[in-house]
Amino acid sequence: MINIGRVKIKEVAKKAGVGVGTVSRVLNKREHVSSATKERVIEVIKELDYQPHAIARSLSSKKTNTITVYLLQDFTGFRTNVVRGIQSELRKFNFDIILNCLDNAEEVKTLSKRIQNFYIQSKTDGCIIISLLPESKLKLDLIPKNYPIVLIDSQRDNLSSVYIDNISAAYNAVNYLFQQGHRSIGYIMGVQSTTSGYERLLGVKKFYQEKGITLDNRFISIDHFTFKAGNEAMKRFLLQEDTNSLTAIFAASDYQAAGAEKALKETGLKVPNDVSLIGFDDSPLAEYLDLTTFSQPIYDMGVLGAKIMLRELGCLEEFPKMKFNFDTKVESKNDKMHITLIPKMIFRKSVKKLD
Amino acid sequence: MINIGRVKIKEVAKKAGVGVGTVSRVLNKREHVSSATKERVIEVIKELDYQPHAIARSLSSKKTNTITVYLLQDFTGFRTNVVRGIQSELRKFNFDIILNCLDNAEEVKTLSKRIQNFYIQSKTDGCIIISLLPESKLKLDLIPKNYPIVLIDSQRDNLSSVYIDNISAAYNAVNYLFQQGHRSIGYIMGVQSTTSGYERLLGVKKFYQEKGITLDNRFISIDHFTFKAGNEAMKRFLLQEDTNSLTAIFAASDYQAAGAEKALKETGLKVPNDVSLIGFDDSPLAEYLDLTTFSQPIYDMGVLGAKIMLRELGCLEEFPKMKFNFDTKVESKNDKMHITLIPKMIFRKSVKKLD
DNA sequence: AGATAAATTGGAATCGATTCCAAAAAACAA
DNA sequence: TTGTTTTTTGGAATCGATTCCAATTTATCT
Repeated sequence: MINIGRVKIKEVAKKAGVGVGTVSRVLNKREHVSSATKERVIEVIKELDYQPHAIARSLSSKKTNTITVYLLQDFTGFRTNVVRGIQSELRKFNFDIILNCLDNAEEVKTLSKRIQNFYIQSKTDGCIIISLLPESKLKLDLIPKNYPIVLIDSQRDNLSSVYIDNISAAYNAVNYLFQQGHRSIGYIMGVQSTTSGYERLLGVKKFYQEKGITLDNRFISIDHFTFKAGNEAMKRFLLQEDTNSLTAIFAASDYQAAGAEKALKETGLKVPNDVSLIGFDDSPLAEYLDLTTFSQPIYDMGVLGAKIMLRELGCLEEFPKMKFNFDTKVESKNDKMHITLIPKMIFRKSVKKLD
Repeated sequence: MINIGRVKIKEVAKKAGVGVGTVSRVLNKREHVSSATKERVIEVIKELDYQPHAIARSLSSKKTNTITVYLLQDFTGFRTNVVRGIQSELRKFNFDIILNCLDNAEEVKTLSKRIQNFYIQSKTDGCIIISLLPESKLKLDLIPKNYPIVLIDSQRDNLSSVYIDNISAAYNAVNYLFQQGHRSIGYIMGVQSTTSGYERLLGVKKFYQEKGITLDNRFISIDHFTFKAGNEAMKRFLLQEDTNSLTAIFAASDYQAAGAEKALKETGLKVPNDVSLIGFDDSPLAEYLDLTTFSQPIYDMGVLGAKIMLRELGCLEEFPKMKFNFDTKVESKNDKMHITLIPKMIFRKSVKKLD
């Protein structure tokens, strides 16, 4: 075994002619070191390329400088970019990320226990949970209050969170279609067990309630966010008697929208001339289809989540003021932060204005 | 601060009426513990829900049970699924993953130094690098040989790797188009600085060389793997004089293929009736377009990479025999393993047989 | 039974940092 | 100068496991 690096603090102390305590104080930027000594120590550290042993450091300081990121639901582009955002922010403070993908429902059920175990084993200083389903309950009594938890893409009263306002977004989508003259609209929504699926439908309903119109249930489909689901939903819509009155479709994902578009095309109907279409997510598919859709500040959600975490860990004094391209709402309650972002509509060529 | 868990080994020893050494031996399944004592200790461990302090454990055992995963290039669905595969395998052996996304070229340049630092700081026991570009050099002299490195989706002689045989795949694509009667084929390839970009073009060239035919350079485009690049390339092809002889296109990504399809559609040409089309990746777009393409065993690449890592760490005695849906080639040289997987062609409806 | 070998056990030393305490040095006051 | 306060410093104790060594117990052999 080659011995590369792995200098110890004792050797630094010896070479600099000081005690280990002094080297440690320099390393951790503690006061009570004369500037002459400090300089000398820094010199030796550089000379020997000394880097403190992270494990030993954690053991005595009781800080791991590591955060667990739990990635629930599927691990697609969306959530992936959240992780990159978290990473870029935490890196500035020398924090590492332990990634934990929980792929299936069985694994997700163990989440509370997993968090507790990581706490007990002192593996990380806190955790960020991405896309916790609304029905998943966290047993917070298992986890001490000084182990911070931040939610991204989901919401709970007693935890800090960064959240997408799906309700407003869906509301805006319907509202826009109405403004463009559409009155008979089909809704291809996502499974209600997902936060976004549940809430996007809620936004649609809210609009109808406010307008005092009743929703036509035959033109609502609730299914997965996939291409196939969108395709089948549209085919079902097209079988209805008065289907030709239908002038627009709002889908809860771009994939669903693409599936619908294909079903329309096969019946000889064109977007937007015959039927208008709105998707959700601003995925590459949307660009390909020239689809009007909603973009979410995915990367920034990660950055924000990380900032909240750093604040709860005491690494950030004040929460920094930030500017966004997105409408933002910041609330503070019981020392917990709740940031809500409203997705931005991306206008392309899939919606036609009716006279 | 609530004191949840955090029982120490001393307390377990006391309650079981044994020494700490004995508890440790039970925990680590060491020999020389009578079965009666072992049972009693296990009893107490369960009773107190004792879990060893991971940091303390690492300090004395010099093992972190943690692996760094470096994720280079863009962090899309492809690489993301590799991570899931790694995770699922490492979890079986109680290993955690520290994720390190290196987003830009500047960060990638620091890779060797980063690995070395992680080694010096004893943060992880080894690392897996996903999608290292061919031109990126690793300074292996910075890193001791007992710190294992495994490459996924790239290849170096002196390191273990799991690799996609892009050359064969591209070769097979062209071969298939020839078999279907196509003689004038356009190639929309990826940037040569990427492994896959470079090698897919190599596979194409290999086929022509073997057949003794010269490639028509006017119908080769080398650009990014994006929708836009594919679209522009196709438009360029369509401007050529004898463009109507062109009966097929092979694109190095589904996105490029989609871009090409759109350009064709706008000129009134249809896939596959007027022009045949093959993509690469088997992304959701390919399903939407009914595109013949290549699927890669992404998740399994992660699993394999993790298995190699475990073997190099001494956690696996023999490399397990595995069965795949994919053609596989396994080589061993200087104690390093090289696994090569050949992407599988997914036949859909974008290629027409010519008479 | 007595001698010897083997299995089991307790506990001190160790890993490499941080942190606290007391001692030494420096700064300041009278 | 001497006494007091403040700053700087070295090094022991600590974090919570593993591991090694010596002591003890148990098993095996004449």
